[in-house]
Amino acid sequence: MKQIIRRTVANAVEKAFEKGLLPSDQMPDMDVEEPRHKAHGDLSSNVAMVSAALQKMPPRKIAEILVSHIETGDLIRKVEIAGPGFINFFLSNKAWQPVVDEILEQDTSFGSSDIGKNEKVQVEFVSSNPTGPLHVGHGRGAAVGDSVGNILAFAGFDVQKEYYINDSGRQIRTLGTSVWLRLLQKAGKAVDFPEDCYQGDYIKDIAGLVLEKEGEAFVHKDEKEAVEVCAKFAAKIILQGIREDLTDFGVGFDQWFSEQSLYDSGRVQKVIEDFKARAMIYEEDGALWFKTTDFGDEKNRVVVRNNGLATYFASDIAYHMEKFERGFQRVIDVWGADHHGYIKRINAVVEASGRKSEQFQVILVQLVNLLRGGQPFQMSTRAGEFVTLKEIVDEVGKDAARFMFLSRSYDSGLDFDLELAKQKNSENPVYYVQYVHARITGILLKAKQENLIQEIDFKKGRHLNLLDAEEEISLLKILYTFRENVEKSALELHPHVIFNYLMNLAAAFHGYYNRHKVISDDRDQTLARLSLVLSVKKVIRNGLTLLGVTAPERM
RNA sequence: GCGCCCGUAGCUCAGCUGGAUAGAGCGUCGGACUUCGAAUCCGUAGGCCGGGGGUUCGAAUCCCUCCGGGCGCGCCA
Repeated sequence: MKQIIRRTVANAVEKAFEKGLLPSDQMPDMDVEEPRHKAHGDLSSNVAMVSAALQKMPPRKIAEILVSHIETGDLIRKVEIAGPGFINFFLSNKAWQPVVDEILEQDTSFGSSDIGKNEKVQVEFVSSNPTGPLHVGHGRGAAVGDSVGNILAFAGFDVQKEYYINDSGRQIRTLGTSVWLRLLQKAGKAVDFPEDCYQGDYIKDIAGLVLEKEGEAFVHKDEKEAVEVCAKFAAKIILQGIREDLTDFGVGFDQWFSEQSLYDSGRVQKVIEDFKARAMIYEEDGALWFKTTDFGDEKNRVVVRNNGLATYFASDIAYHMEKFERGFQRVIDVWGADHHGYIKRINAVVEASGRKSEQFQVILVQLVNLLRGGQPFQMSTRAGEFVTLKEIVDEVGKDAARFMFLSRSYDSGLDFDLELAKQKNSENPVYYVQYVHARITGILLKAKQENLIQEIDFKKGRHLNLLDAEEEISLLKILYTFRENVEKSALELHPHVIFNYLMNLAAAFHGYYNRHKVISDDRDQTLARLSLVLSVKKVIRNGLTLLGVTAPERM
């Protein structure tokens, strides 16, 4: 509909120019928007205002000329000039009713578009170290990354979701040491367990498994070798657990990428050599430094320490180069907010390798505050007592957890109340939206029992013109905006746009439901309304799917 | 001290590529089920959009500055 208005306006500009009423036939970027107030019509254009400078005329004057060249008719009922020069369009019901057919025909693909033009985009998220289970913060990152990927794909981007496994470096050795020491303790040896080792009980469990597998003799093994065995074993088990937790959370990846593989293939070494040759990497105080300051960083960063060990930055350089070489036109990393200091560093790498900085984007996800019944939940990472993602999913369910994580912009901190997430009423947004889906299913079931359902012929005889109640028109309008909301969500990389949309649609439906009976003695009206609610059901499902939340038939 | 995010109704937050009279949920208070699912709805009240300056026909939105809160600022990850 907005397209039709745009075309109408463009035609008016052209005609007025031909008649010599306007000095220019140019049309700057204009908005066609739904006004806040009903008195301002169904759709409104600011074309007169944005053209004022170009046409060298006051906005209202331009508006008058344009309006005199716009014909009212079947769709456009009335055109008015208001305020500083808005052109307000009042549309007939006929303008909105066809969306029902569109939805029923396109079904699961309604709302999708091709604005992504098949651009290859990679979304990398979670990428937690395999040294412990995922916790709440990872959950928010997982929900955000997964949904952003879904939304981009729906908007026509060629998306790949990737998990980067930090399976190399010091923390893996620490993991090995932690398991080894616990193992010795289990075998009855009195050894100290240092504070900088991983404290969680899961380490003890893994130590038990190693002991079981390797046998008692393992205790006498050379420490260095033993630690290595423990590290490998533990990382494998933990990673497996991470995969399971993510699967239970509805998150899947197209690729799991190992950091260690970058070393094994010599990739890291090669990248360092290349940048050295280009003087982007230089030696100082026995260490190797990347000149990130050339690209706006505050200081240069160490790539290889003076003890010969590479920093994480080294493999991150290789990794991000590798991503682009795999053909991605855009690379999106989802990080916790505490990593924001890292952005400039990676950006420097991207620019140094000849890519545009816009090709690399970071989604910074702010922290999660866990509450129970309004009271802050104390967590001590030091003691290894953190609330895991698994615990959350087990307690409140996957759908409630995901919906809660996506309910707010990731730019803001999030209060996650476990009690609230378990409540089954409108305080808990997930039920509010899912209830729409279940409720409509109930209606359709009843219609089926009354043998009405097979009469919903989606091509003819449904009398969509009977959808003329105020609540029906506003429902139709909201259904119409689904696609543009998906597009906005994709362009801004903000899943909560979809969340807001669904809440909106749900509210409109519940209001409608409480005021109008779908099934009545009026057969024609019943059929029209059945196809309307069926459309709502499909759009709710499509939206929830983007967020990774199921749309239940019954609750 | 520097950097990133945030500051909008009592609470939690939308709205931010500038548009007309400021939005929702919860909480207050008052109503609606012999009816397709009350996990719902309807009504009511609540605001110097943190303060100040600037840009403009027009600012919650953009710029500057100050205040307040969160998170970072290692040859750690």
